[in-house]
Amino acid sequence: MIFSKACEYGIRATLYIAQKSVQGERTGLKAISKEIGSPEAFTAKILQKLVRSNIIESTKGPYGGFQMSRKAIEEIKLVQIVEAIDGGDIFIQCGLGLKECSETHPCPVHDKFKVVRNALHEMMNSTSIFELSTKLEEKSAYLKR
Amino acid sequence: MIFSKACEYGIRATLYIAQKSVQGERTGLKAISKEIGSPEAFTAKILQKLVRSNIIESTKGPYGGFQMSRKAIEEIKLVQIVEAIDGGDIFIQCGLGLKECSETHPCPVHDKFKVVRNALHEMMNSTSIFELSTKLEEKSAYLKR
DNA sequence: AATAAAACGGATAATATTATCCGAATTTAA
DNA sequence: TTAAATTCGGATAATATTATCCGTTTTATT
Repeated sequence: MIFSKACEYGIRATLYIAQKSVQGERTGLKAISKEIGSPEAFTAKILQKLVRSNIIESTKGPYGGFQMSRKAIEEIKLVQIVEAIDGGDIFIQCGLGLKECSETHPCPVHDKFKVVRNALHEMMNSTSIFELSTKLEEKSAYLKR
Repeated sequence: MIFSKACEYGIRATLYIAQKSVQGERTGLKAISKEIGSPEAFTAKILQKLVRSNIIESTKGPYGGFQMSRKAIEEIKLVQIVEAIDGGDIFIQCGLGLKECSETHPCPVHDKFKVVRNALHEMMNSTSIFELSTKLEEKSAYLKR
């Protein structure tokens, strides 16, 4: 897998929370993990990390749950979720795992791999949560199965 | 990491073996793991897998070791090493981990992710071992550090 | 003030990946 | 034919990732 399971769940959870927030609703752990098909307790850990990274917001107590501000929904990009959970290494790391792979000391796939890695970074850095949650709202995309 | 550590070692080992084979030499586990900077015993397991996948050949006994045929060096592509070690899932799988992500039931990043995933597949499917081992021979690329 | 619903945080467990160890089988050479 | 060098294969260990459990804290409602 390109991203860790934690990261996959994190992105799916964020998109669901965003969709609900756009609808003016707050949503809780139970609903989230049910809707995205993820284990509840594990998802809770990931949501905590997203809160600490200021990607989502949480409210404790009855009628509490998770939400996103309109600003966050519009401005936060996919890349930020990946960086918050998996770290940004994926977008920099050598394809063959070399520590010091660079222009001056490249691995054999450096040039070709860089193109793909940059394409991934560019794609994720230009895709907002809003853009993706809109697809959910239109039911032209899904978060489960 | 995009690929597992096993896969990274596997690609690096294959390229080193190819380089040596082009030079008309056979090389052994010790030299390989030293030259690519990988743990010996773990590398042995990976080499065995590559032998069973007909990517490299092995010879037992003194003066034994691993080698590649000229044909294999020219015809085998990077993608085959990845498939032998990590399986081909990376090139098919949904970016958000959905089991049934497809054109008719897409995840929100399906279209955009597919482009990048296909670029990776295309790149690896069109890059031969020969092309990469040549860079090693020219010392314009490295397998360690 | 008491109760209940929710997120939070720490500890632990289960599983997958990475790594090591060691004896067996094979082959070459003395 | 014995010894040594090598790959092979099975068992085990170490580490990272994924997952669960349970008590604590916060907050809204009664």
